[in-house]
Amino acid sequence: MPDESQPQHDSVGAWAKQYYFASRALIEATLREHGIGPTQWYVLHQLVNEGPTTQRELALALKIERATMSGVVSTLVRKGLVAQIPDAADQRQRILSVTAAGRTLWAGLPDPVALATAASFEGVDEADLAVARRVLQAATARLLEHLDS
Amino acid sequence: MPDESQPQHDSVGAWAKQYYFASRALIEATLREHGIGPTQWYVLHQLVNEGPTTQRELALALKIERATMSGVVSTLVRKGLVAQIPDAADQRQRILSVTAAGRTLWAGLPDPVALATAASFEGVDEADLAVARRVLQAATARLLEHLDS
DNA sequence: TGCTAATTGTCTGCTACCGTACAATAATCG
DNA sequence: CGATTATTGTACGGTAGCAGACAATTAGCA
Repeated sequence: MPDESQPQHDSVGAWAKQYYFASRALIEATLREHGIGPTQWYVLHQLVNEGPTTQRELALALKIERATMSGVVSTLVRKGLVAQIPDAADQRQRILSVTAAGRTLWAGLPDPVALATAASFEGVDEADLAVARRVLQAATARLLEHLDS
Repeated sequence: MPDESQPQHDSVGAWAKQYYFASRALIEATLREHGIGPTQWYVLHQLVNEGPTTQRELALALKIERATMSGVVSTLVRKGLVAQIPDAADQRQRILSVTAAGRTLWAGLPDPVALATAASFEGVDEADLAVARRVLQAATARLLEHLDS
């Protein structure tokens, strides 16, 4: 989604969007030189830190659809970073784990989220951060409520 | 990009992302029943309110790449909502304008951005909104600065 | 046990975004 | 004027996301 139109350009919502795009750009730029995208990074992060899991669990943890996960996983498999093995107990499920190549890549990878957070908020007043967090949290809750009805 | 991993889950950045996704979902849901996407809506909005412009100007205004605009425009042309006419003066440029069908559709369209803003922030304390806006604006500036270097 | 859910992952089709490279066209400078 | 450079839109490949439909498989209930 592109930039806001004029009337909303100064709203918190518009700035949340601006901020999100900027942080996303930084994260993507950080990862691009390593040849992976943000979601691929999140998947590796999860697998490295939580151990092998099913695609279903991974999709739940990262809050993306099974169909999306399916695509991301096949990309990672194609790159040889992740192995996708059918579960012996339940033939429907595929268990994912990081390959040796995946671990090697991971070892040389920065944490793009930590970098972005540091660049964004280091040294900013804690009370202000708390207010911003509260406002965004409440707004998100109201939007989700609105989406249900 | 999916959800944050644990350590950052309570940060302003994480909530900005959550908020962005929720607002995007509401905007997309609002527009889906009319058969267009958010970016298509922004393009129509711009063309209706600013009159015919070149693709270049439109891409600048909406802060998206020429390549992206090219795709969005060809979708709108395919739907018969926008006309793409080569400029007589400069054969490189294509001038975009809303067709009659486009205006008819536009007349029946809600403003999804205004709806989302209202659902998000109506009745929220103005001082808090100002703080949140300031924090996000500053963070965005810091990120963009970081991206330049 | 056997038929009917429900679950899991995939496939197709769509939107949307970027980066790189390219052809066509215009502008500029020697 | 002619060669170089800049601009404009497009093509292609990659990433990421959703919705809906589907086959395979499992679970649950009559």
